[in-house]
Amino acid sequence: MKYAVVIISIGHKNIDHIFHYAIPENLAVETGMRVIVPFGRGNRPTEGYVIGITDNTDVDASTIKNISSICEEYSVISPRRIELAVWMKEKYYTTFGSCFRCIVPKKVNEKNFACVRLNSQNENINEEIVKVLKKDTRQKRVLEVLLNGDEIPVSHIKTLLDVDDSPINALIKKGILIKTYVQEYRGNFNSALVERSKPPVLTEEQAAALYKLYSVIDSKDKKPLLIHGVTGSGKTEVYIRAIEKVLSQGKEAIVLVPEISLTQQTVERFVARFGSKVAVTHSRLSDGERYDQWTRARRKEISVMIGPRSAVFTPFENLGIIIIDEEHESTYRSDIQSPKYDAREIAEKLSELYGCAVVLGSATPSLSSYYKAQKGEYELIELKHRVNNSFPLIHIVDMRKEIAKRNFSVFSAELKNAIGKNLENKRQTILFLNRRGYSTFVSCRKCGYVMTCDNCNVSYTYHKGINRLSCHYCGKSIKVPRICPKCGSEYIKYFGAGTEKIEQEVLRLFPQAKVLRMDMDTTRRKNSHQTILEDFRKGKADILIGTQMIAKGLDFPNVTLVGVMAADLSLNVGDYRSGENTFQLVSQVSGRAGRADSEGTVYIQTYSPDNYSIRYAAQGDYKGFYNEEIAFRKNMNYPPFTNIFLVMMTGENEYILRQTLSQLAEIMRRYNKNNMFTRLGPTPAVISKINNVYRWQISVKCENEDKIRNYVLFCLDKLSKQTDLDKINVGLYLNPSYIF
DNA sequence: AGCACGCCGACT
DNA sequence: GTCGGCGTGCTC
Repeated sequence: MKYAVVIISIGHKNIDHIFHYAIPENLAVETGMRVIVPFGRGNRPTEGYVIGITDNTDVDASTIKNISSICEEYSVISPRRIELAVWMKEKYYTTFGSCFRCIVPKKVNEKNFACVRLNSQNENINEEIVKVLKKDTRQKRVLEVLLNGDEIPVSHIKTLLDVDDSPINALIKKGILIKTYVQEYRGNFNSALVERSKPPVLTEEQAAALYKLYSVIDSKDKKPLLIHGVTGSGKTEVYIRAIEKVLSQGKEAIVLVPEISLTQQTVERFVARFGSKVAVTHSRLSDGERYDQWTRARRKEISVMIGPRSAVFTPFENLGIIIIDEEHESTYRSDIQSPKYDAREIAEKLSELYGCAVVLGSATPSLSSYYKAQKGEYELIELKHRVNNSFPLIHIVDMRKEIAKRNFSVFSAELKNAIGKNLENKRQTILFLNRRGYSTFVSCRKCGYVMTCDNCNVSYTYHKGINRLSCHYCGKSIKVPRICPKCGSEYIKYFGAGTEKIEQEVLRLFPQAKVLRMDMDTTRRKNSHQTILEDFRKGKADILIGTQMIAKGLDFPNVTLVGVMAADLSLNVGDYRSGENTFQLVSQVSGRAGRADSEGTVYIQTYSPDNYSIRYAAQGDYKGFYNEEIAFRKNMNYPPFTNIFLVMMTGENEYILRQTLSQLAEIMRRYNKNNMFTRLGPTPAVISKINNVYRWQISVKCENEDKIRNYVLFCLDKLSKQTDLDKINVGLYLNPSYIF
């Protein structure tokens, strides 16, 4: 008898282990296939993955059931990718099920999700409904949501009302609701019409880089290669040549980019050279579209895949190279969905499994990557010269002096003059401020009370456009109070500037200027990103004002002036990475000036002009920054010299939450032999409440990643045995890239 | 996660 | 007694 070793595709830790199923004679089951098996007492048809086939098993033969059917005629996951899933499960402390679902796209045809709606066939439905509504039960709450006749997914109802399925099933049994299955349709994928281009002549520096890159591709024991290339040094052309070589060997290539909508030009350059061999995926793709692209790769119909971090799982089995452009970008980490993987780490694992080359490229490499290059764990290539243009002229403006000169405006005199001149010269300007809204907090001048959202422990931001105070965390907005809610005084003042305020100030100072604003508030609708950027590129506006989303990779030939309105903002967030983030942000924004033949000028307004991140960014001196930052990290024992493991617990009952964390802290103290681990907390998170959910955390530091993971997981296991963790959500983050 | 089983309070 | 809500425990 042959048995299939099956992982059930439900991401839940209670059933996150192997199950044995018998293979019926008429089914050609192979390792790596997706199958439907009868699962649980009700023999509910459930999706699973065959990770192996065996002749014998310890499981009692009478309990073993037969595999019902196979989902596809072929294996959806190769043995090497099963190995990847196993590795991911350990590394990202998650379930097999979620790893498989990450590596293999959903089977679209069979993606039917359960919905419920009122059963219109039932003639006695009204009487039944009245009966249920009489009593204050969970069934009543469920029914209330469906009374208007909508068809709603069962999963939505469950999360919305925080109920399990028993009230829903009870209503179905009574004939009030009926269960329906809704199918998701796959969309069409687009074949981009991009004009083909010819390879340009390489500069000496590019040629040298390529020579080294070729040798990496050809070597057996590969190290990842970091290309540190200043903006405009021609990294993309080096990537393209490397891909050409890989393709000529009959192998395939994956190119990761931070966000397709913002790197349209880079993507087009690849398409221009590789034509129909390229597929492009992005985060807005539907499951159907994604499945189609994945299938094309599996069938070897394409050999280059360009996409965001999820594209690292493209099923090329002759993988030759993975290129990660702008490798410092935080979008390569998935911090919200499980598994919380890092595409760079997945790429390195794939290199181990497939022998492919890994290339990381950036003008401002992440500290950890450059540190690895310094230690010799990565190869390093430096591209120091711009292919076409010169480095922009960068001025640091000390805003403290402006205040001393009694200039309280958001613009320094220098920046204001420069904008005026640029307008006269019919050149374009970008103004960057990493904060949306009009005023960032509103407070009473008499008693000092700050208007704060009662669902979240954050201050309200004033939005002048809608004339309301809005909370950037839960989205709630309220009318602007005329008097202070605490002391009743009428002296309410608005502090701090956001993009909306900058826009208004620009229009006040330069009434003739045409202005576009790009932030979360102006890009709510689909395609509004592209529309704003296109309009600006076409010269429909003189000035573009925006948040972080305008900082990345954009290329506007007519922009000659960039103003960074408040470079300190990312500096004062109390995160060990704030220096790195500020350096990267200021460097990126500055890179927007003078991309074509014309000279660019950048003004960086700051209250900390002597800060090293800002100073080195202004000088375009990555190495200087690196040396100072790495010394700071070493001194403070921060990553990359140690690992910080964050345990974030959230829950509606703050008392229980704190109690649980204290217990965890006690367990951690008990098992911290030789004081190998440094623990911080429990402390409230920086945002200590969001949407009435309290947030507390413990962080643990230790040099050794495996030891810290085992220790934290061991302690959490102990905790779960002595306490009920049902009402508490536990999030685990290794070296988190944001403040939570 | 999702399902059945079985306990227990409310009500014919 | 028995109907149905809700907690518990198991899934090859």
